[in-house]
Amino acid sequence: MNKQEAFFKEYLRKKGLRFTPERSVILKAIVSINGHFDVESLFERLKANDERISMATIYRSIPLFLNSGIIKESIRSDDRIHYERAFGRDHHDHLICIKCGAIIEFKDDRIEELQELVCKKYNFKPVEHKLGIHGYCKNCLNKK
Amino acid sequence: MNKQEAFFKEYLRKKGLRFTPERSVILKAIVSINGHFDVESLFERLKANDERISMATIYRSIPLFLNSGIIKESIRSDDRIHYERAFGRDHHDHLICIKCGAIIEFKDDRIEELQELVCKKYNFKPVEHKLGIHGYCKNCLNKK
DNA sequence: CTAAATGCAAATGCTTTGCAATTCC
DNA sequence: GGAATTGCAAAGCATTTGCATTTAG
Repeated sequence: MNKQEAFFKEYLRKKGLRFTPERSVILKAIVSINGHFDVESLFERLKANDERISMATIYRSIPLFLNSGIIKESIRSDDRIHYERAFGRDHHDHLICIKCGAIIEFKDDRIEELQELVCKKYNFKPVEHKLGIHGYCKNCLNKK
Repeated sequence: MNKQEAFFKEYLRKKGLRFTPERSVILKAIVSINGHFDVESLFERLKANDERISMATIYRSIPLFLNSGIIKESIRSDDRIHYERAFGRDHHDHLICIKCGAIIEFKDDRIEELQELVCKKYNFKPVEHKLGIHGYCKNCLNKK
């Protein structure tokens, strides 16, 4: 049993919820995804693996993965909510290409620090933040 | 005729589109809103002013206001797209209270500069960015 | 004139939910 | 056993669209 499974089981136990085969399969799929995903792509991935889990079950499992910290909301595109694995990964921000859709992850400690300062200034207690820079990626700039 | 109206008319003219009474009324409403809004609240505001403009017309006008630069997408909450006036306003980022929903606008030039540096590093050409910090505002911290 | 715009109602598409059957603990 | 979970289909809701009618330019 890997770390995230133990972690998720513990979360469920504390909440009095169950670790079902479906949740196990969904968790494995989530962990196997490196980039961003939405419910649809998760469903397709499961179907490709001959797993017959309904959309309803996936939708119902998402809050569990969110609240447990296994995943977090990512950038939104095409009007769908996208997620990304959070467990065992560092925080990062995104460069999003508005032409090809490419997503580049980055982290800048100085930006993080400055955000802390801004929060202090406003007596605001930050919980999380999202920074997305939209523009043209290297490849798309060259093609133009 | 005020600046934004002239500006919007010019945009429409260039696109071969029309400046209709409906668009005029919607534009006035948008300009009168200081904070953030969504289609629903825009509709309610118009109704309060005895303006009978259909939701469909509002929805169809949004891309025009977006593309002309009169408004821009703001933070998203409650599954609805929120907008804010962009014309004649400086760029800013947001602190969003996850308890009471309060929104505090801020701008930090150093953060902006660091973002430029990040983009340079990745040969990325930024067009716009969104930074939202979610947490607890001053008031909600005191109440806890 | 005539292409664009409007209002209405129907359609769309993502997400949620009621319910009966199943299953984990 | 009994509450939690599942799948299915139906419902919800924000947003979009087809169409007949009106209207800006």
